Amino acid sequence: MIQYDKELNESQYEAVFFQDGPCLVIAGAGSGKTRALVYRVARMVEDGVPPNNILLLTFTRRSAQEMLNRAGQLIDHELSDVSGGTFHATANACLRRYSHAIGLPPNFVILDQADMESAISQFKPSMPKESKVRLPKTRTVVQIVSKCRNLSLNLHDVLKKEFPQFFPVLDQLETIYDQYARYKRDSGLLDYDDLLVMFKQMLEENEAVRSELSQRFRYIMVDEYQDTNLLQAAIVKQLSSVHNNVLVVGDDSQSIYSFRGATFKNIMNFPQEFPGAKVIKLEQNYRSSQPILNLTNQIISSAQTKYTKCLYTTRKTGARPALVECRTENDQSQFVVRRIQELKAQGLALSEMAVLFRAGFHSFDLEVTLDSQAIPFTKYGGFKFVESAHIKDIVSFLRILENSSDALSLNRVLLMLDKVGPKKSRDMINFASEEGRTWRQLKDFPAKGATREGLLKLVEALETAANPGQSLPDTLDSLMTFYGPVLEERYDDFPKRYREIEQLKTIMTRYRSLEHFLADITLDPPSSQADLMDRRQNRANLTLSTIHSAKGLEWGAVFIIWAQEGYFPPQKCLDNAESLEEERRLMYVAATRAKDFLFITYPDTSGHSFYGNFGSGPSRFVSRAPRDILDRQDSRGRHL
DNA sequence: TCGCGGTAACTTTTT
DNA sequence: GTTACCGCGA
Repeated sequence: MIQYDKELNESQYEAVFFQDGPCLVIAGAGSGKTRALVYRVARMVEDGVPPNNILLLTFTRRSAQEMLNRAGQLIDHELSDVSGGTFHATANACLRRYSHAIGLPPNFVILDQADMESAISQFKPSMPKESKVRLPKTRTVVQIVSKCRNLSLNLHDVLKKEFPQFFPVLDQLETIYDQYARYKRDSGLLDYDDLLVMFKQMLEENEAVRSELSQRFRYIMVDEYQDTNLLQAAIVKQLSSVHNNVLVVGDDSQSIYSFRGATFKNIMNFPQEFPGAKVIKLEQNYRSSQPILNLTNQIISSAQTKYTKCLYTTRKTGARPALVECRTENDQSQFVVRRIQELKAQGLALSEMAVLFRAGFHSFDLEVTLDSQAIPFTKYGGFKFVESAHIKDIVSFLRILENSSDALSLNRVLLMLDKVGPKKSRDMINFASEEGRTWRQLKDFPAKGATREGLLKLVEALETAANPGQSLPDTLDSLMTFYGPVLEERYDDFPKRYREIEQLKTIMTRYRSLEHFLADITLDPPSSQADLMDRRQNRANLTLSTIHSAKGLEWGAVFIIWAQEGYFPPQKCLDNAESLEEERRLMYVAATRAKDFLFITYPDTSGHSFYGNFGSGPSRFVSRAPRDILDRQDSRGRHL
């Protein structure tokens, strides 16, 4: 039996035993919110709630899985029936299940950001060169389109709010927007935003589906509620419409995803949206020592948040956090490595240490230094394995097999052929999408010479790969008969890429259906290189992570590097009060990951960089902290 | 219409 | 150090 009263504090206990109706748990950093959720799931199952009536919405699938594992251990049996995962993954599952009810092809393909970019770039007209106005970069167009969807606004309003410089090309953007929407519809494609938009629409417009799902998910819990957007809040509302049993957990001080439409207003408005909601605050911090809390309280004190929390701890003593001035970037890397070695010598495991940074590329120099000292690390965030060209190529083949109308993937594949560019590819796709045809009929496409030869080889490889009754790795092997030569011709470093494709093959062995594999690779891609290999191996590693990917985690010792004006906060956020606030919260999230040791470092390099001038000196979020809260050192350990 | 070689511009963060 | 875009020759 679980001894709830001994293992939880009073507020946690209250949340765990909250029964029916809406409830908002405001949980400060390190206050054991995960613990509360885990115990609540366990408690409900013990009380006889069928596990498949529980829905646990989290930020990553990994955190859902971890929570369910822990809950399962508490009650000593597996909780595989609890539905848990991200909003996007849940939307995906439900949309496929009810696709017939809303006229959606059941084998739709999900586009990631890069796919969205290549789709949209097809519709970007080339502007006359003497034209003064220029279209935004493809990447920016994608951002704008995505903002429209996530905020439920039209182009005009989004431009007005965030991109006024592009007003002159509003008309062109409208055209791109419409063409993109039609393209997706015709090709059976859904991007990340469509998953949420269509899920919401389905719930709002289809009474039968709504009540069926709402009855199935009788108890809904949402983690990290401060990082949900309006669509997600509407989905929660619809899903709970029958029973109103919804418990959300969040911390408005840790809201760091507004760039993708998240708003802490969701957490602020929860009591209005769900009248009668109970509000519980978790304020005791179990993670950090008092000296670290002193600094984090200082960082967040000047922020404008509404749910004031007062974090306290019983761990009164500990090392004072340090702000370390380094001469150069490499000096910074050397400092971090020295300290890591010292801490390790004192008995702190590498797995209990992390280096955090604002953007993926900030750790490049450090990675080299760590390699030279043979310190094993695992990096999270930044560039992903599945974003590399050769993996995207492979995925494109597979998507065609799954959904033959996927014009985006077909295009990518056709461009591999010799003498085939955008124009010919378009002709071929048009040919193949005529009534009664698919890519199989490309055999009859009027082409000659090398083009025809290549086309035949491609169709043949696809046909072999499409043979039913093969395992997924077999399918991949068939495709490699065509793609292998392409790879070798295109890339000098093809042996390395071959090896990565082999890794992909290993991942594929875990899947029985192509549909699941494709959904997972886009909705839950491996978050680190080491994620692909043996997980036990990197359990002992040092962690390198973007702050965004470090959400919810904790370590004994934390280093925050590049805490320099211009980098953190980044130059381009400086003129916008709202995004500056978000940067501050980001620093807060980073600093509150630390249990015992916290080092904040910055190189004292000034001004010179390829792109624009930077201010220099330490980040404004920490530079004003008094010395008794934040120690000042140089990279040699001398106090300043 | 494709493919090559030059040059300009550019880098948050993630589902 | 890299990628995206332009103009040219084939």
